[in-house]
Amino acid sequence: MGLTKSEIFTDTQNDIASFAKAFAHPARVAILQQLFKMDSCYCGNLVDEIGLAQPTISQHLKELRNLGLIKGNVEGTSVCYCIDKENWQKMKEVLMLFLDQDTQTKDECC
Amino acid sequence: MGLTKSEIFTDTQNDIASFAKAFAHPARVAILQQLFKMDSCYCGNLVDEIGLAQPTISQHLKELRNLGLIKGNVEGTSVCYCIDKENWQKMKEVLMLFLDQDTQTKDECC
DNA sequence: TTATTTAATTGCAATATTACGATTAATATT
DNA sequence: AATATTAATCGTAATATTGCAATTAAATAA
Repeated sequence: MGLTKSEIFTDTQNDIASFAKAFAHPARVAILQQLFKMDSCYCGNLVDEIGLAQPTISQHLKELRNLGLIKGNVEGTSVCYCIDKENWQKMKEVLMLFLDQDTQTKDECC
Repeated sequence: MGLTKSEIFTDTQNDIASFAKAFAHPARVAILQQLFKMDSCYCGNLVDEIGLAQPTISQHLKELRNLGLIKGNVEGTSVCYCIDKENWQKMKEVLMLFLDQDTQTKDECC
């Protein structure tokens, strides 16, 4: 079918999945790393750095923007992108809690 | 095209994306949470707990197994699944390093 | 006004993912 | 041996994702 039955899962489970989906493609990982590394974070820079076409990068940026992980600032014909630190922190809290489950449990069952 | 150009990305970027993909579906998030919560982690329990068909759960389990995050132990006709703590820890290190990037950088550019 | 530059959008092709019915495989039970 | 139980696999349908050429939109420069 190809359609996730999101209604049978909790909000938290869907949130974790949504955030994880942001990192589930190496291009988006690369984009985020660049945004953390660079001071100048123009869209064109990302196209140059990462070897993908401009529409492809633009599409990935849109997904990250929709999730709230980045924000874009229009400067003339250019757009300067950067990490939305506040939302990044929120996302981190949700994911960390999930990743840290192993510290709160005893030993293996099998 | 629908085909990720993994060859243009670094191993780390591809690793992060692969791990994130494991959590990029609420069913797999739910499975992992159950495995952490339960002592008895039989495949049938997961089918009952999560409202998806047995082949669907089996398929999700396979993906988690291929990534090394869980391991299954055959007990008669049943299979007992549990978290592979060692690999979970390794995965955590990779993802944490990525998520913690915000602590290592200065303020926003825009 | 007419380029030029930069990035978003549209349209489309190809591959990936999700889900499940039907079947199969393997073990246990009668 | 025949049946029951449990989970994997196969096949298939439907939706999602990835990628890019072509185009559009918006602002700047000539």
